[in-house]
Amino acid sequence: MTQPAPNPTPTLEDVARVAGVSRATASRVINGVPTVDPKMCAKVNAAVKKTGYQPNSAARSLVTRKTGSIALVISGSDGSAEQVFGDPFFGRVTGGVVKHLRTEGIHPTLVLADSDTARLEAVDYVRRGKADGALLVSTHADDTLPGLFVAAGLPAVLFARPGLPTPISFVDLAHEVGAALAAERLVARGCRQVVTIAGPADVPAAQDRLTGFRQAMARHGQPFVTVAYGNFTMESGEAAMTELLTAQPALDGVFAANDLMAAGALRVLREHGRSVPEEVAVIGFDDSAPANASRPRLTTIAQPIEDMAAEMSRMLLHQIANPTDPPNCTIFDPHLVPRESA
Amino acid sequence: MTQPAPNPTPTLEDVARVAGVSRATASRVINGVPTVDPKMCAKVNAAVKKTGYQPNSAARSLVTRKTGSIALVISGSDGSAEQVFGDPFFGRVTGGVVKHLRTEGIHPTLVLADSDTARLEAVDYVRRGKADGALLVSTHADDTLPGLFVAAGLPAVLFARPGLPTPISFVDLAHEVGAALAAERLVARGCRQVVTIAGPADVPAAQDRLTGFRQAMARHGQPFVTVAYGNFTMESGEAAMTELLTAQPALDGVFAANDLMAAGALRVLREHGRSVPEEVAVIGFDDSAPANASRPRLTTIAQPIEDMAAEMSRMLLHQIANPTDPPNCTIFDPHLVPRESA
DNA sequence: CTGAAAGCGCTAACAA
DNA sequence: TTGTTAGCGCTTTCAG
Repeated sequence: MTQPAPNPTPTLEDVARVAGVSRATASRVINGVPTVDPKMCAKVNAAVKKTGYQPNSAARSLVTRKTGSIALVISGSDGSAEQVFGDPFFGRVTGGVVKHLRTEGIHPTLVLADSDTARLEAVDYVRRGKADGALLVSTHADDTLPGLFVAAGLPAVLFARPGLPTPISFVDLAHEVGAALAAERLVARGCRQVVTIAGPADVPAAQDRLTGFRQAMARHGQPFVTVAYGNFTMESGEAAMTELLTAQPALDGVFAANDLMAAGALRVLREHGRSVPEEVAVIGFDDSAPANASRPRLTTIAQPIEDMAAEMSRMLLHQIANPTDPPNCTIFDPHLVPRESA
Repeated sequence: MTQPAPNPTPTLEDVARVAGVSRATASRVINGVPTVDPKMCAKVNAAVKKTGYQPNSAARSLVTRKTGSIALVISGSDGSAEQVFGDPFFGRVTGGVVKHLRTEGIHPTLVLADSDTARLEAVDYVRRGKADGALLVSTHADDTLPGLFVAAGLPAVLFARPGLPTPISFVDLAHEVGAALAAERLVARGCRQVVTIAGPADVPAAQDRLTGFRQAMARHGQPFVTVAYGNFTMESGEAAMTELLTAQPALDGVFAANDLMAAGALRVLREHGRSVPEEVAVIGFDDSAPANASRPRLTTIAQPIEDMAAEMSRMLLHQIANPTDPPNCTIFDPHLVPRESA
């Protein structure tokens, strides 16, 4: 009498047979349904252990219509794919998401949406049921992706307020508050000739920082702040600083919209023989790695990116569980990290 | 006569009905089976467009036993979760993987395995059929994860040779070759008092770089190279450089096992009034962001991480398609990136 | 509290 | 070439 070879990947059927119960009961035990006789429970658990059973998630998803996975979509302009993963910002967002989601036993799938077709595919990805919802991180303001998800009625949460008005949940930072923190620090140090290096005009966050900074300086009696624009790179920070030094040679305080530009400013200041922070105080934004690597180390405004990412994940999970709830948002406060430059 | 409301998410059944064909034919068209009458083809495609049909991937996976997704597993020591995503190395690996996989229409799922239970869960993740295979990136040498995957008979490919001997496919860098490149550059510049800052002794790559460097220097008549150990951080690079300056004050060439330590060395050298590259030549390894941000900018050894990541992905896809093929490996050559420091 | 049976949406023999 | 049919492995009414 030859027995059939044991199935290489046991099914619920196998577990049920080994445990001597029905498939339904086995399923109940495995899914933790409370109304099951402890004895059957034990039998099933033993059978699970013995067989090394792992529920087939495709079969499960097919009936529950849930996958237990979510997409982390990085939406950028064409060809931005390359550098995205080199950016520590995305690293921190990713880290925060991964860290929070794992407590729920779920792992994010990385979807790059750096072209219009890729954006459509990202939507289809969750439409096909490969994920229950999406976490959206945009690199540019006029991103159409949030709109696509809303239109498709798919659960999604944004990191940062949508550039285009869209009824969608999001988390964001109170950028103006951060900028005000910087302004107050500069004023408190006694700076009377303050300038700022702003980010690109089409990035909402950059705008908020500039506006917030100007307003705060105005409150402290310095309504006219010279501004130079950069694009968040160190080189652009160097260029902007050079420009500012020409426009306002007596400057004694600089607020840059991010650390990289602040680092560039530091370098130019040194080349011009201006000591930091003695002659010129410098404040950055983001509290990224360069802030700590520069000399003097940068005083900067930190955003709780990991917390924001965790909250974003939480909101998405909530929305998946309660699809009819209206969108909502959470705004986080930044804080000042005092170091040597101001 | 009331028609039933149109299904919010159309199924293959709906498409078939709209097209006036059988479900099987619809399926064939959608999966590109060649032996289908072009007329039916057209009808089905029209129906797909009209209904906005998207194949349900759970249903599909259930029968094909393939998910069309792969796991990118980051295996580290307990609690290394945090900083992993801040490390540009992982960013580049991730970028390379994502970029290659997307050409196949597949997106990697990020799985963090920073504890023994997390490692087991990572294995279960693909055992449950949530992914067809795994890309493994380890942060430490004695990682048990590769062994777990091999034992489970699951497709997996490693980035970097396994620390523990394991019959598994992997890609790696010819670290010795890179170190030799650095040695030759230093020798060619006329350095006669060369020292090196090595990485941790338990990291195979660090060992290979040290060994390769020593051997190459020996070939060029400098068999005794003073070595100080660091742990790949800038601080440890500073400490090591300080130490070396004491041990061998007349040194005129430094090879550091990574850029961060080289940047630290640069800083200490400047503090000691040694000009780089005039008095001391410095070479780093990795060609990471700090290499370009330091002043002078670092001459360094670059690894084709993205290419390696792409190849790793390719190998995994191959292994998934041909499960019985034996493991194999591909070793990539680094190249020297000449900048200002040497 | 447990089991029998239906069916999630799809692909793949097999027949026609 | 096309249609019919039988599951893939699981959850979930519905009876008992």
